[in-house]
Amino acid sequence: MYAEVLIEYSAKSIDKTFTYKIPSDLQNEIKVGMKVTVPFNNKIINGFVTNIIDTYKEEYELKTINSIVDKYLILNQELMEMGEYLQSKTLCTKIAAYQTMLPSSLKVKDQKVKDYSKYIVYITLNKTPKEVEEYIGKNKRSKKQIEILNDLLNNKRVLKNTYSATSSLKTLFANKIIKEEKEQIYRIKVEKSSEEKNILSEDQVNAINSVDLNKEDTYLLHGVTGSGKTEVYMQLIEKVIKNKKTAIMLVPEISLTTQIINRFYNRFGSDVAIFHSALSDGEKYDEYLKILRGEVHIVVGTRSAIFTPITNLGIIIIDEEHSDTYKQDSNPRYHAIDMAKFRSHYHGIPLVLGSATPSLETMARAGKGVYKYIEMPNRIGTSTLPKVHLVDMAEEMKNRNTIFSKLLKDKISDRLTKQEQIILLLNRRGYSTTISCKNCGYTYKCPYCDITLTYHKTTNNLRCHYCGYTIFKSDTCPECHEKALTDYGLGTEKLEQEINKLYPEARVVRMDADTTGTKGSHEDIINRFRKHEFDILLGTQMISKGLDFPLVTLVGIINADATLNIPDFRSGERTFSLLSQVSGRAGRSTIPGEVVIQTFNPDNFTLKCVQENDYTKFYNYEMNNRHKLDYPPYYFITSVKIASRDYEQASKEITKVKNFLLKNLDKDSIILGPTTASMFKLNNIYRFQILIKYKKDPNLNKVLKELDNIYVVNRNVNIEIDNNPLQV
DNA sequence: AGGGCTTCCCGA
DNA sequence: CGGGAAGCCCTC
Repeated sequence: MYAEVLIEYSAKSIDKTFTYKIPSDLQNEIKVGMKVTVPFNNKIINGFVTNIIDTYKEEYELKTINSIVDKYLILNQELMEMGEYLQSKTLCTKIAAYQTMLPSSLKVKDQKVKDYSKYIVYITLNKTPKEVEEYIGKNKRSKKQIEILNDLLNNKRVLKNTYSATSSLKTLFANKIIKEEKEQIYRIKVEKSSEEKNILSEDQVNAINSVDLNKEDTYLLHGVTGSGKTEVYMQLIEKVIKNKKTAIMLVPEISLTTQIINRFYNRFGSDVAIFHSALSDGEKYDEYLKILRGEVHIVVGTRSAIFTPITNLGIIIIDEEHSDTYKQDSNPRYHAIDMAKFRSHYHGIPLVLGSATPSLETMARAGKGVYKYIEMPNRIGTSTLPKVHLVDMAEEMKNRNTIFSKLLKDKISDRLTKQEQIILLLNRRGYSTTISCKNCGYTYKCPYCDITLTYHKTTNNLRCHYCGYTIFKSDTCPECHEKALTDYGLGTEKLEQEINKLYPEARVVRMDADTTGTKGSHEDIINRFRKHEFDILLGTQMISKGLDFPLVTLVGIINADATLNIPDFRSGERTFSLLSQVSGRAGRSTIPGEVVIQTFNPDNFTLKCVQENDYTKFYNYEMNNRHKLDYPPYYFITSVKIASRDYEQASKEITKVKNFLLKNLDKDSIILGPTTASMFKLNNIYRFQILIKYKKDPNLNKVLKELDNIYVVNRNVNIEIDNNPLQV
């Protein structure tokens, strides 16, 4: 027996299988989809079995598989096929595709196979009670030994750590009177609690009934914030489980959606496995085993949970489908919705995409009938959508209101006296945007990334938010040595300081990448805010997702222009979605909420749409823009980037790429560039970019593969191809 | 990927 | 002629 094995070097030049002999003692153990270790080029490294064959014409002496990495971790037939699909979609190496699909912690380090299983250890008697009595009778046994043995005679088995520190235990083991019994346990254990089900709204009933569970179809569930989408998901899943099938539900970021997880735990208890990157290695392993062993019917997780080996799938649900987190921003650049479609097709089951602000692509498909459209236009119960004020900051500046407009200031004071809570969004962390010299114009920039550094006052340093480069701020300008360094722009740190000045009595908490570094700190802040330990929560966009605080009646957007002015064709869409989300945080219960949006562009159409809470209006307007400029959803986009430490070489190669594409692509496809990529210099690597816009180009994938292959052997130049990139 | 082997260029 | 850097090729 022979196995075809992919070597775990994700290099294009060895992206093919190597054949190994299967040793006789592993003949029955080794399966397709398993990780093994093999000798390769005088080293033992990890490999992945893609095929098992009976005969092989041995042209030369084959080597033999060394060992199995973990006999439980196997990609099944469906997932193996999905891996091929993933590879063809993203042009990554085969091994990268399969590595992506197996949980990351289980990648083997240092060639050592680690057992992630957690056990409880018991001790039990190794002899008959009679023999034990005899043992006690002989010689003079220590008091402790007798105590342990009596305990065991009465209770059969006892937790080992009750006595673990005693030498008597050792003696009993040595004399083979007692033995160990291990029992595997899971780190995450939850109990069902009787969560009461509310009476469903008409919208909810309609939504649930609209989904045909026995057909492959993609649905868009378009429901305003507070319309009760989660309940719809749960009831759909209940129906699926009644049919003895299983479900995957994806959420954008688990740490931001603890409320949803808890609702699932309450309703379904131990029938749920969760899967996301914030789990520890051991937790991940346990959850994976639960799924693999068929002990759960539901998987709730982030992007990578779409690859979990749950069998007998009955439905896939993707909540907040417009979220950028569903697209992986490193290789392989896959989109979870694509992968979900593969599984939906494989099983012939529905895929439900839920959102209050669907991506334009999704909405356009729903509009054309490619997706089935389900609408939930009403909030549940009596809660109403908040009133939104747009404030012109240019006017406010005249009255020297630079950070807070009068309106926002007044409303904050008002809520503070009423003991209600406030959320403030500022989409930029740090203290100030940048520091410049008033005298000579010098600006701090990252030497590796060509990006202005952000000032952090608490640590008195400047940081690059891309590569992490950090430098201390000096008192004088490093260029002209004048004492003329001034900060420009506003970050969360400075905002916090300003609030403390203005409202010294308010209890303020800041949530951004700098205050949520450690595990659990995120939940901690949220929980304490919910318990009203704070009056004001301020933070970056991480405060926007799925949070439900009944006491929040005011949301302030400090600078709506920050996201609006990012040079990307999707910045309008992102702004609309972010601001709608955050606005949705206000007035979730009986007290109506209010939102104050501060901007220098009060006439901006996108902001007006947010104010009127009119998705359709925004959609029509933005679709018109996209149409005029040949952007998605009217055109597909693929980006091709060339990256190199050598500026000259990179710019030379990108021209070659352009010529190659011009020669080989369909005449109707638009090729833009080359230009410098948006992060032109990152970590000392220069990047140039070409954009391909196309409606239909059947040759595209083939051409891109050829192009990709050209750079297989070139070590100085890297090519990065991204289908449907999120950032352009 | 990474290491060994070949080739090629140039000079205290 | 020698040495070092750059390119080439192989790994079951």
